[in-house]
Amino acid sequence: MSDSERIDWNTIEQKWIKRWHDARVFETEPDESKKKYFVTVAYPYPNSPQHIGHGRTYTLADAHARYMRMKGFNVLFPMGFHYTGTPILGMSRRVASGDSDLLDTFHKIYKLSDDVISTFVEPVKIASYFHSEIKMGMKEMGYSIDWRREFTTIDPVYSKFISWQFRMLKKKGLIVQGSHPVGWCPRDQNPVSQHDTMGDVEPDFTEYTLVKFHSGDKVYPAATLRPETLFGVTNMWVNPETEYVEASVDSETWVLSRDAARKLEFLNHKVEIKTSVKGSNIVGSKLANPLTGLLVPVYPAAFVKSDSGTGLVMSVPAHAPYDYQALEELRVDERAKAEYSIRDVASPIKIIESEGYSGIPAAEAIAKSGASSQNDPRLEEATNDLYSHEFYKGKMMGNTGKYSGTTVSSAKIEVRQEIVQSGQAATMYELVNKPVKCRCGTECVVKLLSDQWFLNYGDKDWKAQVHECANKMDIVPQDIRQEFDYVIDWLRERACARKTGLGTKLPWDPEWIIESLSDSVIYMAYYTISKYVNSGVLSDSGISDLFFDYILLGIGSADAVSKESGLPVSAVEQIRAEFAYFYPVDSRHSGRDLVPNHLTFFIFNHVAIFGAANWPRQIVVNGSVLMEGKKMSKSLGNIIPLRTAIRENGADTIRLAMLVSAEILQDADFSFDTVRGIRAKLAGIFEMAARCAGNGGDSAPGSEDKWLLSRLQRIIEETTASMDRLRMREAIHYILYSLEQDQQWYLKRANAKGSQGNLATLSKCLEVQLRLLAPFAPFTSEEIWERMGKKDDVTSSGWPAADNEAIDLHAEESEFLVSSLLTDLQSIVKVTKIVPKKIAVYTCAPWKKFVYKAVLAQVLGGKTNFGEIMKILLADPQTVRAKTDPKLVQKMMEDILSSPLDARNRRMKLPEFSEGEALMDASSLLSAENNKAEIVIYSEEDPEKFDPKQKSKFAKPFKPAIYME
RNA sequence: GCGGGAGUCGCCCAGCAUGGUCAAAGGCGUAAGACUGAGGCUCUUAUCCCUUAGGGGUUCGUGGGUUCAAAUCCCACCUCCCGCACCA
Repeated sequence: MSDSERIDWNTIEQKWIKRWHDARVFETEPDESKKKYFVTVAYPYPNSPQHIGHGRTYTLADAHARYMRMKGFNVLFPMGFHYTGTPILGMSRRVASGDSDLLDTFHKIYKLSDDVISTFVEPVKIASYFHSEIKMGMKEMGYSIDWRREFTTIDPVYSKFISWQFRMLKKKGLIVQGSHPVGWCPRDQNPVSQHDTMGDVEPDFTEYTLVKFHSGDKVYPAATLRPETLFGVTNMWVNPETEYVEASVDSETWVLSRDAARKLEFLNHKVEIKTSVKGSNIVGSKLANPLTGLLVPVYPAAFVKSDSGTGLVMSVPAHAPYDYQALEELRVDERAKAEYSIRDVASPIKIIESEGYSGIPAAEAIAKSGASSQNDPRLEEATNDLYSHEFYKGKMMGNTGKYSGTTVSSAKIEVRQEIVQSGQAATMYELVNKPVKCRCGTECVVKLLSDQWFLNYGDKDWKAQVHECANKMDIVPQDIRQEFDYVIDWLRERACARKTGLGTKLPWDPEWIIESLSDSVIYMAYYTISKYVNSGVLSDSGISDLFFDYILLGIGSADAVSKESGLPVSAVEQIRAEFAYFYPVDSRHSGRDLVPNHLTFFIFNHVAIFGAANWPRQIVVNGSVLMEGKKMSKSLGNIIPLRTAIRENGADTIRLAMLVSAEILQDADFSFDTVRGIRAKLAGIFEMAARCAGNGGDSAPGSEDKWLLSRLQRIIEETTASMDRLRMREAIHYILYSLEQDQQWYLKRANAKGSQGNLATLSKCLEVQLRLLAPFAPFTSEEIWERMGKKDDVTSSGWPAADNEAIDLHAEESEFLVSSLLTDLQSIVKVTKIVPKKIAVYTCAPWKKFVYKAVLAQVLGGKTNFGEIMKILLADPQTVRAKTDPKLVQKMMEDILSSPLDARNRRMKLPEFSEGEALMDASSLLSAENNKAEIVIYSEEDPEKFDPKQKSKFAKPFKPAIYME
């Protein structure tokens, strides 16, 4: 059993969770004497337990909150729960109907008992169950949340808050009404989304142009995606076997398939079916093309399906592979021609030219695809290829009237506009991935919802302000900023209410419920209010817009609010002051999937409602989590519940493993190898603490102590710089790996001198490490901190600051010299395979140092021209000796250019550095690392030196010469 | 198509903003050694190629360019991933 397994992480965790709770350490009150910092993270939707993937965003936010707290800010980090929306409702229905997929998930993955599941027929029970499950997980993860401010989005006061928000937006003219299409279940009378369908398919539909061909006053509508090809229509297709109907549609008489008539009803047409007509009876008639007025014949075609479009298809053989193929097959089908007395089969009319197609494009596309019949699936491919090719590269030909010469992409829009406006065409929506079945088994359709309410994100002035806000905001990481700018420009009207689901009723039209991405955009403000709801000071009775106007905007007076609500004036003032203190949001964390929606809406709505002083300051976006390199999914069975992972590995381990595997925007790969490694590291820190607490093995501090303490300051500096940019992965590397590496070097040096290291130095290191680690591994840090006998907790010890006094360039240079000498020795041993018994090291002659310094000064000043530098050297008596060995100068330049910038600067600053002393101090290590060889150190100019192979003359500054035997 | 991102030494993944110990961190894997009754634990060392003196050669998607110096800057190209809506 290894040490890491011997530590009882869960007990330590429970102990600190209780302590934090009892001492109320994360309950944040306004405090005018301290700077506030308000961190929020997108609240969870409680329809499942949290898994590892969810943990990343919250852990990042928590580490951020803890870091800022240690930096001395009065940090507020609250949490709420998003009950609003439709998926929970859908789940509840599925429970009621005994959906075996869902029940299976509950039993096998979530391990729920039947008693619990049976309560789930009530949607709120699902939400509240997972709510408490998630909350426990958050506590177990050690999140530093002020739980007094917790709320759900169906709380009565929250509803009032949302009503206020919406009335506000409406007053500002940002909410508009219109109609829009949705996937729809005719039986449930509800919109359907992915969660509501069998097989979890998202209903996907496109907009067709419904072209009204006619014969007399009867309309024969044909649905098309390519209205611009109307000029090339040669005929129509009808399936002779299909049932068509004659129906009154709105005020016209239409002939179309029975299926299509039904679909039109959902698209808000008034449809009344009069008579049934067999397809074969339509074949042979002639219909007028509304755009060109030309009459085209109706031909029979088996490929026409009654439930696709209208059951009538306009045929453009020159540009549609299906049409071309069907036409060619008909041309040689004597039986069909005889049956429907078709004499001359029409010929394709080409109306679009595009690079790469010289003849009839459809024919060429078919040939290229290799398709050979109407039923060949490759025809589909050919269709898509040709369609997109012509859309992007095609031009309308001379036979298209005023559209001649325009691009296909614009002709498509213009033709459509022309015929729709003149009443010769209508719009039809059609599912492209049908059949889509609702979970109730009914086949879904597209429904046009009328009088839908939209948030008008397309509003120009609004957009301009949002850009202004976004430009001022700190977006972390910067890489994602462009994406925000793009989304801001691209957003237009967005439906903000729906007919079902949990949520707040639209205040002026209670048939509608406010949609869940619209009621979750300014709720961060609500955390300053919810505290008073939870404490019993505030309830929904008596409060109205007056209250929110005053608290959130400072409009009106406390007196008026008090009079209306019955709250004491002082309470009203206090709530107002609390909001004023904590707002604006200093940092908002979320996953990158929310960039194109929530995070951008968050900016939009803040800009609309609040003054610029309360606009959010920062957005932090993180990538998702992979499990052992793979996407997490039910089918792979690799979804690990967060609480299970905590129980098995410890919260701190999970926290670190989550943050260390990738930089913030990258996908983080969670792997158990990493977990194991992290756990061992943490156990190592426990061991170090035990060692520091022990009394054996102390020894006097040496030069390596100065070095380690100097390095410690560097690590503090670097870690702080990383944290300020929220580069947490990098920060953890410094804290866990760099620091440990330095400690190891230190111990190696000490051990070689026969000491075990100085306990004061090691303790100092450990203390700093624990403080740096506290935001990431709060349990471990607190526990060890306490075991070290510290009175206060590690959080209140503050974030360490680098101590400039402890930075020791001399010590840094010494160790640097020693370690590069070790590397040189190693490579000599490796190449020569000498087993060294005696090693002589020669430091360079003083004049070389002068030359080095002079060259270094030139290089640091940006001069790298050898001739010029040589001239300067020769002009100075101190360095004139360089003349005897120009090659050496060349070599020094190379040395300098290939040394790190901080080493160059350090050497420039170091007034006197004795390589001999440094090497003497480390001779024990040099020997220990080299077969316990005898180490002798000379100056190059020492007349008494031992130098059998004349190596000493190769000595250079910071690069002593070596002889070994 | 539009928009965004990525391509690094067996694999994963840093580095690129601010060009210079970058043959390129860390982890995994692999090899040897230590520990152990034995290890799947842990620790140490090695891990592009060549080299009997600290050296040299060739690498960071491909091809050019800028520079004393390029994984890093510029141009072109190839390949892959993600988003494109009313859904949390």
